[in-house]
Amino acid sequence: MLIRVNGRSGVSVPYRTEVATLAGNDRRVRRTRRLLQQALVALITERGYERVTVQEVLDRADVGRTTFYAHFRDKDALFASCFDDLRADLERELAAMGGSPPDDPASPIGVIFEHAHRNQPVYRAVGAAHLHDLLFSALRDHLAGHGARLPVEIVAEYHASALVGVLGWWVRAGFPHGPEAMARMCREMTQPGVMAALTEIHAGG
Amino acid sequence: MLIRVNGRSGVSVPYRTEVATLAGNDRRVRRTRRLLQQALVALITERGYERVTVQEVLDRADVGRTTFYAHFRDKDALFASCFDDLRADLERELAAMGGSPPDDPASPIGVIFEHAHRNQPVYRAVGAAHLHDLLFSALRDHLAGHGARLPVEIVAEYHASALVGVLGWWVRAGFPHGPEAMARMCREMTQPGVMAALTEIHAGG
DNA sequence: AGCATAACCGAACACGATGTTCGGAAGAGA
DNA sequence: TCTCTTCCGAACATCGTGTTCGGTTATGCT
Repeated sequence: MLIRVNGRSGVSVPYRTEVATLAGNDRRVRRTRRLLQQALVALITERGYERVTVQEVLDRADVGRTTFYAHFRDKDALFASCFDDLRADLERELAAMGGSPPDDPASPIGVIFEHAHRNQPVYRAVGAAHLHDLLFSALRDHLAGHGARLPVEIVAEYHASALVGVLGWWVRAGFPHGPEAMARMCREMTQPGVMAALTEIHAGG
Repeated sequence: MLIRVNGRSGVSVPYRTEVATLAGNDRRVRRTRRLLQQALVALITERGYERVTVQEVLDRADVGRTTFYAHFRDKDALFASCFDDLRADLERELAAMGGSPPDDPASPIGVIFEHAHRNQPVYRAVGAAHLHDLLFSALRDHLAGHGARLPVEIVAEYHASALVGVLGWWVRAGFPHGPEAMARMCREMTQPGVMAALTEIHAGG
């Protein structure tokens, strides 16, 4: 299994990505990191994360073994670094979206699908598990303000998992619908459930 | 990333559990299998699947190395055999439940939570990923009969992932609510979403 | 109870992957 | 140009895996 860097199965560590402080302004450093990340992503989409060996990443990236371990503690750390960029991107876009109207708790969905569509290869590799935490906390914070009839954690868990699942299906199926259509359909399923979980004072919308 | 023997990340094999035909009526065979399964489940809950080594399972179960490989191809196979029993159980109970009324497509939920509650240690170990396929196909078949406004696959994926996610949360949180309460809350969230996804001809209920 | 046999055992092995160490080469920035 | 950081390959120790072997025990059957 994956491994679960920050996932749902046990060991959950904040987990800094790089091992030492190699000057990030040196062109060689940037080059090495980029090559390694690209190689890992490519190999994951071919064989799946578990089947990829460090040596294969090295060969594909044409980077020395010693160099790899100078940059990353192990394969997990490299993988996390790939995801870090993605995560930062998505968080920025979600934040930039600003507060959505309180009677539309489902509006971040569109941003998420757009982002996934724009970063297809990485999403393909990333697997669904990592997205969960991000969506979960986003949703929970989003719902926290509203008086809730059901525990907020459960509602957030329900729809975060649902979105991650559909997102994974979408990626695996090769993006059969456009991101707008996917977002619309998910909104149609999310909204009634969320509304039902909140108190009726907002339900009139 | 979790692991995923039959999960969402890539390698998905039907995957027969035992390697050779060791007579299942021999007491020694049953004993060995049981000891190995129990040891694995216990160790997974302690360290997580990835961190468990075959040698540790051997020591815990007090079973010889050679014997292990006479029974199971590798650690994954042993794990799958644990899950097989669970899966068979759940499938039997779901089937015994019979067809639920067509305007209540969410009724298997109670059975699932009861089952999880009754098999706490195994569910703790199993991780959410394996349940997904089972729930997905159950839901898809369940919905197939109804005229649907949204693609059935997407609706099934959405709510299957949601249920698996909440189930995992419930297990990780140590079963803070009873299975009936959990089932009721999930039903309240599932029903409106499913209803919204179906054509209005059944919506009146 | 006695026998044939199937299941068990430990020790040893080959293999593959991991992560580290070393001295030296080469590229970067100033 | 000069210095310092980064990169390199080769070799190494370590660990986990899955297999082979000859010998020991337990089981099912008569």
